[in-house]
Amino acid sequence: MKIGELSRATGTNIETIRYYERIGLLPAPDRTTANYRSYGDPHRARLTFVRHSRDLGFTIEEVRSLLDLSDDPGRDCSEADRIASRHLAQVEEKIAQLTLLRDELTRIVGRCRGGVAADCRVIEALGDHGHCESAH
Amino acid sequence: MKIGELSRATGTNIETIRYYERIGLLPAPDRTTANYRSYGDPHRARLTFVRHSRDLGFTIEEVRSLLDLSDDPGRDCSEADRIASRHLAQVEEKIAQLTLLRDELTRIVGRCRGGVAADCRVIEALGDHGHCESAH
DNA sequence: TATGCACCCTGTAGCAACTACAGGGTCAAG
DNA sequence: CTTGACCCTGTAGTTGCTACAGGGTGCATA
Repeated sequence: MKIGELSRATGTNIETIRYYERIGLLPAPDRTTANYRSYGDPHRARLTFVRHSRDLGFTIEEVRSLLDLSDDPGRDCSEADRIASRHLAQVEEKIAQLTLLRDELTRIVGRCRGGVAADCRVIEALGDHGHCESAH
Repeated sequence: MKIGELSRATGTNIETIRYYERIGLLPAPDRTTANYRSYGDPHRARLTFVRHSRDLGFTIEEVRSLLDLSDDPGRDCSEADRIASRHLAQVEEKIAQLTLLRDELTRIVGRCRGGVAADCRVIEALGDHGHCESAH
């Protein structure tokens, strides 16, 4: 299949597919006589793997490691588990941070009673860290 | 005060302070005879405002708008409230997304029983979107 | 046969928000 | 007089794409 079809099949931007090839995440496919990229099912499977991993928030480098693992069926699976567990911990950390942030923002937004900027509690709160309840 | 002192006083990287000046977020300060930047209290207050806003996740452009508002005490405060409320909504959206992600990752990580990559449930799950419980 | 249109190619530049040099100048202490 | 901490400018790198510019290909239609 041509790049446009692969793009539609995987929900990946054409430019992104070429980008993945350039950085070595996807192998360079065969070309037609017109120099068009020609993909097969293994390419589609690999790209699906990449898209899925990226959707789950893995970095490109993590995806690279996971692909290496899946290319080498004899290798120990614990590395994949380690990568995924570490990523899970990062996501949980990020949720915790954002939750603190949300609470702080809720407090700040709730204080606005309208009026002019000189009396604005939102602007005051932003200028003065002392109002905050948690460190950030 | 010199840039290093301002850096320590606000917890901002020196390069970042110069960057903020370059993009017009902070005004260019006076210079000493040695061409060193020389800051006063208003600079420190402004940078504190910027740092605090950035810590709360506002974009540079949002910070710019908020600074404009605080520079013009007669203006209507509702714009600040609007910016903060919209940002709060984005943070809540992000938390919701990450929570779905966390659940999906938890399911994937939990399936690993060790062994070799060929049998790895983590790698299998990444390659096959069909295992997922929610769209992402 | 011409021509339009959708599709493909390469290569480079842009985005956010910094961060990290390279290659130099300044200044006070020992 | 030299060492070390600090400061300066300007440019390039980071992550993960996305958006052109400027061209070629292939098929259907007038």
